[in-house]
Amino acid sequence: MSSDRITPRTLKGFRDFLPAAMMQREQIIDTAKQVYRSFGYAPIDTPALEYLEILTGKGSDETDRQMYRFEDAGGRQVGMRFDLTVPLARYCAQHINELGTPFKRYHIAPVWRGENTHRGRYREFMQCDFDTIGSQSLVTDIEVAVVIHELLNQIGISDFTLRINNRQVLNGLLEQLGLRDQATPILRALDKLAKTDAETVMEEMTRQSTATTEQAAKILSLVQVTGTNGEILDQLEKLADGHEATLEGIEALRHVIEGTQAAGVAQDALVLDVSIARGLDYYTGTIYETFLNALPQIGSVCSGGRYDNLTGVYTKQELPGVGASLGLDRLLAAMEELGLLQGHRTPAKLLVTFFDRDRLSDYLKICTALRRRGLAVELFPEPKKLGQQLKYANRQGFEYALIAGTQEFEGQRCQIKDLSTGESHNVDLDEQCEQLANWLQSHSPTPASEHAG
RNA sequence: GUGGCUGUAGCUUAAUCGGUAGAGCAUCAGAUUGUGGUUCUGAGGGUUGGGGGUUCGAGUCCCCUCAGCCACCCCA
Repeated sequence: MSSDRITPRTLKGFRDFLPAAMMQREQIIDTAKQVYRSFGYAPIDTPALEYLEILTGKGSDETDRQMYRFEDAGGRQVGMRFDLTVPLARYCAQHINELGTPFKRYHIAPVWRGENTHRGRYREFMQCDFDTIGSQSLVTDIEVAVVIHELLNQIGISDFTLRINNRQVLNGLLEQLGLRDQATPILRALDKLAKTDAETVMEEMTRQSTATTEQAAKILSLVQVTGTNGEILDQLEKLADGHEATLEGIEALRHVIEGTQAAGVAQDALVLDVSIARGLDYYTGTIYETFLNALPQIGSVCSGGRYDNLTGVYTKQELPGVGASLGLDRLLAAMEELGLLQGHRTPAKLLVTFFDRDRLSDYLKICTALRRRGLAVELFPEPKKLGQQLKYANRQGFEYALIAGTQEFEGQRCQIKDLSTGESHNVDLDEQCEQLANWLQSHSPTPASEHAG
């Protein structure tokens, strides 16, 4: 009999979340929502499953290969979304007449990619996208950088670098060298510059594309321009040699950098990096990548860019846009490694102990009154020994425990024990628990205890 | 998907040339029944990720498989 039992397990790259982990996830999601909303982005959602033809051929061959696909019970060829941008494109092509432009939306949802797993890389993971559709104004490019900056700050991360670049600059420089049609292999090689040395990159460039050694060297010299953002722009301008598209890209970068500074982003938090080339093929303007300074090797935790024509494959109407995506799971993996996570297991602030077995109705009444005043409270379900109840309260991460027995009820008060300090406070118990609620609300949450989930 | 490394109770881990698994933490229960996170005692929990093979005998050797990590690739 027992040998017939099924081993409980999850698929490679798919995970369960315990309450302590889920609390962290929800906290970041809530923060993202609040930041996106503060800029006027509105929520949307789309189905997890789409017709296969909607999804294929929109990213790269690689994303097609990684997509989960199957035939549904009705014989339809379907695929699971591998990002939120392609569904957004379909969504806009379908609804833009009802929406109008500029259309600002955020979308927080899981996506699926059947690729090999890694630290911070899963087959089911959550993306927190925000985009502005239908505007070519650089104001929207500026806003994306400001949102990313604000988002990470609100999450509680200050030690990060937001790197930006512009595809027009890269493409323009390649065009000057007559290598425009070699952009993909060259940019792919270039992208490895952060991981390896210039020689290796040059070698790959000449091997994977038609570029000569001289051309490869030129590209690297262009990309390795150093200095402050302003100095880099000035130097690039000279190197552009009057090439129109390149100069346009440089001007765009200048605007974005100046704009973000005007918006209050510290100068050193935004770095112009001509070597970042990544991002999906559909990016055409500004591109963004965000690295945690303490853990750059985990990759970008928030990336995005501008695209000229989101909906081209679905409709004649051209819709430009710009946006970025926070990689929630990668960020959490990084935060866990960096010890930035706290270990609360309960969303409730107060545990009402079931102390006197004859006073259940009083405890229930107190809980209801407090909840009606907006406090999250939990009643311990059994009249166990107080020590055990307090142990539970401590383990779950409650901030306070309410203790009330005959002595307290006779004096029309209760005992509130601060679980982080061990101190007890006597608080009056009126009919509607008004004083108690006020007491709890006026005592700011104690800093999270050290024990991490 | 390709190549490499790893896999012992919930977690961290011990086991000498192959001789049938030990511990710490955690959990649960107690220590003359109103106070936890720092004591003491006890208990549960492992067919050593799973399957097969070699052997008198395998956690230890071989093969397959699953999962994790690293590199490539790609990306959040």
